[in-house]
Amino acid sequence: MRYPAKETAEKHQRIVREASRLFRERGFDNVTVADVMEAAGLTHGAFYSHFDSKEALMAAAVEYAMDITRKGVEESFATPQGRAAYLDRYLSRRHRDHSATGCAMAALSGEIRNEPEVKGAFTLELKAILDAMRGERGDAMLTLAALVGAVALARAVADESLSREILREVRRKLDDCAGS
Amino acid sequence: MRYPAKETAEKHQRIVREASRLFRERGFDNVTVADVMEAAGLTHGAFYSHFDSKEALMAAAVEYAMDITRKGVEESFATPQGRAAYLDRYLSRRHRDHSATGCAMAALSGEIRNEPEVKGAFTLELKAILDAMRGERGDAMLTLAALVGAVALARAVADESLSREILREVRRKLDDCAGS
DNA sequence: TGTACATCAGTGAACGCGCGTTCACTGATGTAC
DNA sequence: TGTACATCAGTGAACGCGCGTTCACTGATGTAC
Repeated sequence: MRYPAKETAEKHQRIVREASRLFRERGFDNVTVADVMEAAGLTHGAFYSHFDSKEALMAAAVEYAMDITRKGVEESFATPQGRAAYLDRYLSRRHRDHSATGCAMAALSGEIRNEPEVKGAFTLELKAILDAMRGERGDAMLTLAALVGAVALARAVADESLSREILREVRRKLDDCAGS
Repeated sequence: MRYPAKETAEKHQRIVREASRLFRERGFDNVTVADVMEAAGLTHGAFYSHFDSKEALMAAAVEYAMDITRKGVEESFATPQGRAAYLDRYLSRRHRDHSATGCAMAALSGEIRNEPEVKGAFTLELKAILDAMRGERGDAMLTLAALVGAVALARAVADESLSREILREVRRKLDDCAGS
């Protein structure tokens, strides 16, 4: 049956939100269309009324999650203290242990291979995030690369104390280092 | 039929080598057991004479590839010039464009989630690589995180000039920065 | 050194399952008059 | 404002395909005597 346009738009948003959560948590390939639709409270058949393909959903989910990161960076990087607090949060155990609600770059950049739609969304959002970081461009790039790499390594490691050491040392070095 | 022990060992090595190549190129989930066996010149049924499961192969492939990285780091980081040349190579377009023969951390660290065998192999090898980097431990960790993050981002981006800029700027900042 | 036979890597078909996608159908919505 | 009907989001079954894994079988190897 037909549904009110407002409800449909809300459901669409819910699909994107749940997809971005699940993709960040488990990776693109370990989340099915049915998983996403169930999390959004719908059956899987309705998916193709909202998106052309799973890849289109991946692109929308990446855009959604990176937009959140961009907003956080814009707010935080206005002041040196804000920037420092952002780095603290990014390199925290909390962020490491909750990829579902964390940065999409740390969770998904390694899985974006040759899907043009997803790469396109990623590229646009990454540019916006680099701009939002202000300051010297090389500083922004080193900082971002170190953040993304550190969290990816900290998550991949099975040794808790080594994992914490990576987060702690990279955090410390980013103060000594990137012009803050 | 039965085969000479020497040949069997060679085939085993070939499976691991081809697996590590294919996994780095396409990611764990986009490579099938049959793909690996075909690349090794065998049929897929023989796989279980060599490994208990695909996950066991993933662990062996990670160990194999990271061992190569470790050897490269050991040789290169003996001198400051060697270290600089290693960073040049790691952050090169060539490395970005050939993940199949490149560093397993840049290619796969984002895909190692909750498979204990793979995490275990990754952890052991990462420790050895950090040791091989010598120097102050925080420097080694920042450098490694920045290398892995920069290559992951440069690969995920669809804009060639932005991709090159990331490699170039991170390379430059690592000189200003990590105690060299 | 020669013979008998147990071993086991490799083959190729098959199994069972899960996934992305499609489809016939439903029925309230929203539009045309 | 009221009526007739086209639209389309959602349902749930089904399709087709590919994957990891298993299995009966083969036959040269390597071991026991």
